[in-house]
Amino acid sequence: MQNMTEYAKKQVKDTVLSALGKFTAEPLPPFTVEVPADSANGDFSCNAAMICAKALKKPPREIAALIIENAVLDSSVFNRLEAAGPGFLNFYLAKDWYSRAVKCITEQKENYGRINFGNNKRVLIEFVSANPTGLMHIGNARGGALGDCLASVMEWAGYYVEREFYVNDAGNQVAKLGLSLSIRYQQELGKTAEMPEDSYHGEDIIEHVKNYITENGDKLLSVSEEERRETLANYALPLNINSLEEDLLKYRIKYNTWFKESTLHNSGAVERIIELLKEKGQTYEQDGALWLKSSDFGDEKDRVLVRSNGVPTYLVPDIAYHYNKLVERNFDIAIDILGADHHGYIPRMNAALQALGIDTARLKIIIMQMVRLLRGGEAVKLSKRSGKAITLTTLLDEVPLDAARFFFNLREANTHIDFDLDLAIEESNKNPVYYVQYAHARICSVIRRLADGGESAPVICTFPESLIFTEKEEFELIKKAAALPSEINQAAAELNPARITRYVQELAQVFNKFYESCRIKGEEESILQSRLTLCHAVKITLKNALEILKVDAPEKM
RNA sequence: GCGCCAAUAGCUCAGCUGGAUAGAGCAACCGCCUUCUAAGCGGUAGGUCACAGGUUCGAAUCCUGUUUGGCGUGCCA
Repeated sequence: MQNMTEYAKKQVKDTVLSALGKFTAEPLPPFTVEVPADSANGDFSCNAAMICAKALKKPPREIAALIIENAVLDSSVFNRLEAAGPGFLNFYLAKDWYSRAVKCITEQKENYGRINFGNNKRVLIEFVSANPTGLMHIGNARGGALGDCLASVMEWAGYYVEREFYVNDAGNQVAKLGLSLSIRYQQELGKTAEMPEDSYHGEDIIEHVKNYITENGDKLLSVSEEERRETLANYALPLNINSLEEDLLKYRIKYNTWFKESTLHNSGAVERIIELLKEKGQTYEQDGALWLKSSDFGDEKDRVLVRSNGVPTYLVPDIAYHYNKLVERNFDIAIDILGADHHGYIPRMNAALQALGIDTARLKIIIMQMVRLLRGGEAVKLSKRSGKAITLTTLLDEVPLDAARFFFNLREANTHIDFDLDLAIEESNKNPVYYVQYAHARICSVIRRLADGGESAPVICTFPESLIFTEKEEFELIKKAAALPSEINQAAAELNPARITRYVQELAQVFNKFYESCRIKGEEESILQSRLTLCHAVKITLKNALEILKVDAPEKM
């Protein structure tokens, strides 16, 4: 049995269904099985009696009594069943379940937590995708932590996952980059030129220009403006893309693919998608522009595909890109992680997919709320134009990597984050990540000192079938450790890696409580072995969960 | 104006898709190291779940309206 939590839940369901089946043939509404917050309310709890009240035309407590009367617990993992409160059915685990749960973890080792919920479906997760026209900011740091951890969660949940960075190396942004570089180039060489308001004012632009001049001199002064912009943009772009890649690697993010927008233009994919939409009758011309009938598919209005000047809008390569993901590369699911300022994009893209006859359920867009950067309590504007944004590299220089990754996955995507850099540096030692890592180091220390053979010997689970657990803290700890596969399942279903961050803290907490109240050293052999084996199981669980988050699990602290 | 997201302890957030006495972490206060890591544990205090209605056995959770905040609302991306 891979997942003792689900195993127990299934037994609850089966028990209830077969008990109910003895006195009704009615189809029953779906009911749920939960782990109550307070274990005084049982180890597993079922709301069937309350849910079925209406269908069976009986009060919940009466139904509960009937179920209990007819329930057969022999040969199940439970030894007790009670009705409580408004009609809950509370199931209590027999001790055997706990030993089996521990054994289940120690047998699966580094694979404990892997499930096949995803059925090997192919998932492409696109995240960060920062413009290669400048440096990454704090929002990208959040998107990176979120996307990368979500990808891990999906992998553990049994999906085939690829990580992808979409490189906007074409279009307006790049033109603006060329313009900014050209002006800085001329300024650097003593010419007077004004930077327009909407160009890139960051230091990195000046750096590029200086480097270019050092390497290639002033020969671009004598070429056309157009050629100067193009040459400089072609010089800076690959450098920027490289540094994006390096910075993200430092952040422990490795992509399968760096997908360049320019390939969609060069291959004719952009043209083809326009033709395809035309063929399907989803476009029309007006005011000299080509429009997509997106309002037919729930968008608030129609969108321009090709401007009256003949240049396609960003929407066309984006549609072509998603067509590439879902049709040409045939991923079952594409996940995009976007900042909240792009939320208006969702109905647009969904409309485009419908126009192409693609099931919109295959595109899942996660909207990530903004990170507000604070300094001394004051909000700092995130602006590439001013060049004053805190970059990802600055962040990583100041805040330990584990702390940063953990911090950004502490909260769900849909919450605003205030990020106070000064406070983050000062408080990185108080980051909950250390609480979790400390618990892991503590377990390792216990194991080192108590396992047979001294320092480096592995724990030997001598007789896993005869493990003895007697204390409340042991039971709580085992239940929590046994919940990892279910947590991963939930996290994947909700596309919510923050669930794992939360879980790992809870597990560390329950372990610390166990550690305080249950001694190991000096106990009689059967207890000592049982608790040591439990420690071993918790170590595996913590390490695996931290691996999903790509946070270190140190042996010593 | 319209649309999306939110509002829960002093602060930052959970609340398992409608369940049992609304929970954590910081911050504050009080205790616990002769014994496996005190980066830990126990305890105290802190709440009109923004407001008003509605739905039902039962609402922080679902519906409607109001207020407040963030973000959108380009032939920018």
